[in-house]
Amino acid sequence: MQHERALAGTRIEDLRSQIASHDYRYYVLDRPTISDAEYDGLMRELRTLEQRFPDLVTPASPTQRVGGKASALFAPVEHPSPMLSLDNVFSTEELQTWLGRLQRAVGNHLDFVCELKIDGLAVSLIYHNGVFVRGATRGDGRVGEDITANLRTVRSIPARLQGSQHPTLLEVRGEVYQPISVFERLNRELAERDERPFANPRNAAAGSLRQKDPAVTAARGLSFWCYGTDAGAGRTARALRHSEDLDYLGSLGLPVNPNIERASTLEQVAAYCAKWQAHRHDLDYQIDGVVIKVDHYRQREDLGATSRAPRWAVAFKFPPEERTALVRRIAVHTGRTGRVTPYVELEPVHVGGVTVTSATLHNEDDLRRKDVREGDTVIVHRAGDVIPEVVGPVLEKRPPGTPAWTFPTQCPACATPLVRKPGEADWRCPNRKACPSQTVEWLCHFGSPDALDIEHLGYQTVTALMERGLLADPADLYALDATHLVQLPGFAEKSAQNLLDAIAASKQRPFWRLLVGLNIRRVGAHVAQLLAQRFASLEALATANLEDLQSVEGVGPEIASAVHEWFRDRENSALVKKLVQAGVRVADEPAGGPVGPRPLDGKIVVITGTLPTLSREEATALARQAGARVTSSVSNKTSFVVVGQEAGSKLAKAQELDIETLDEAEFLRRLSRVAPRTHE
DNA sequence: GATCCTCGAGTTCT
DNA sequence: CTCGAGGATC
Repeated sequence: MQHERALAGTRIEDLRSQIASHDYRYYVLDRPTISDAEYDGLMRELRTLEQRFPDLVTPASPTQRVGGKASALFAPVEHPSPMLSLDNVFSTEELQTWLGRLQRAVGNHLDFVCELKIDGLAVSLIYHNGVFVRGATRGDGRVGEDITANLRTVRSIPARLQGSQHPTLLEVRGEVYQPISVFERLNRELAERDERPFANPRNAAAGSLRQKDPAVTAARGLSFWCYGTDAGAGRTARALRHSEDLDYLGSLGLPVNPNIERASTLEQVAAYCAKWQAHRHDLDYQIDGVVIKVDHYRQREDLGATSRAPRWAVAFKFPPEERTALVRRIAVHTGRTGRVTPYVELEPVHVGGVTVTSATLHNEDDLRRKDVREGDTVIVHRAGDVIPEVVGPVLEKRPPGTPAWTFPTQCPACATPLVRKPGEADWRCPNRKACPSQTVEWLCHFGSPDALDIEHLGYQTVTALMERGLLADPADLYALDATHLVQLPGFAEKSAQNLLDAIAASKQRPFWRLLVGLNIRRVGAHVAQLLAQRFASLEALATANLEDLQSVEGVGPEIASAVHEWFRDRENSALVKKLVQAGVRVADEPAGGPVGPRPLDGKIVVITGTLPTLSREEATALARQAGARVTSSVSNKTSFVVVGQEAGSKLAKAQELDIETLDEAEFLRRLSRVAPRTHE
């Protein structure tokens, strides 16, 4: 026990000094070197140790204070009652534990108010007879800084309260933040002037509030949500419940967030948390969690507070979207076109709800720019909340003597020396015919939904077939039979038949899909459709000369010569023959039948986010049928953008360019609207 | 020759 | 989603 206590003492000292240095980086330098979650982790460990050994707690421990420290620039202001911080929970289980403890402590039924935890800066506003007279930062919770002049420039903070009856003194608490749309616009402007952009809206808001010149603050487009009259026992005299006070504050013209909800069961609280975790990006401000508060003031008083946090409220923190991870290894992979892509293998890390183990680095230049090395600790996030991306290394954590990573000179799959043409960004494996990696990837691509869409033909099956010598090019697929397939691990009659059916079905796909499957450089879905429209058959395309090819709009010299060369190759010609013999469709049926109404003729449409009933593909097909061109990026030429749930940068772009946006219902209405009606 | 739009290709995890 | 690069356009 004595030994354990000594160990704990050392660790506690260590944690305190780490936390102090991170505080400095975060609050003073505005340049944190660890993620918020890791910081929380350090604090938790410290708190746990201090709970086990209470005699090691000192007043100077970071667990004993509430927030950052006041700076000398602005006059100190003592808060009427301390602005406490909140205890955190990080999962539904912890939330349940917290609720259970409260339930037992109170003994009665509990009502809650659930609010969004805005990622901004907590401030206190004083209204004297309805007039805004003073505003302060939270500071260390007891004493903050007087930033009245700067807060006066925030438009959503009323200078005067509405109505005629006001208490002599009203303290309003809330969060100042910078809307994401404003943040993005300002950062673009900074970038244009080659100035250092803000790391995130929170830092931008913090920096803006600490300006000496209020005119600068005014230009930063800050906004405000109010979340209560007081975080302590204080309250307006007239209300029994927090929710009443929120309504009251709203009636005074103060901005109360519209997404606040009341709840009375764990299920309701958990559902609120889950809902906003999923929809956090639908908002124009950053939130990092949900705050759950006991509604009745009477019950709050019974529960009381510790020195740093009230017992009647808790913050449910979302899993962070940015974490650090250790780079185990940097390696490269050869894709179906021979492009060699570097990627990092990471110690598994949870980011935004999933475990990430690897991330791409795109190419040599990207890797150099970021200067990621094996053994580095890197910051990882999920771009657009989906694709893991390495932001960059944490240089402080790089072990001394770590060498820079050098790009391999040989293909990892076939050992052929790699080449990088001057002026190009990619290293390539030139072993087009015999590189096993290129072949596997090609065969997978052939069966992918972008090409011939062969269900049940995945990476594993392809590899297994290749190992057994049953598959060397796509045409071999059409020679497979059940006796071959049942040799494969995990293949019984049923699954063999499924795959055979899928392969058979792929013979009848539109001609352009076959073109995509052939793996001709620079020929994807779009170009393949252009070519198929013009040349209608594989035969016609194969015999076309460079001029014929270039005469197609959208096909220039590069694409033309890529196609031309592909068909001049002897092995490729042999493959074409094999495919024809196998009975794969190599020409489109002549266009027949009446053309339907084309209400979207000439429109350029972008579809983004998840639509309520249509899949992206269905919506695309419908728009095309109606005569529209469907593209993937928003520009000045875009006619309108169809917006679903979780729409990201494209929606922002549309708003910026002032391009019309529609929801699915409106989109469908326009589809059915027959342009000029000719007869009944 | 520069600029804007698009497209192709590779990508992660469940 | 991100990057690089081809094609159209002025």
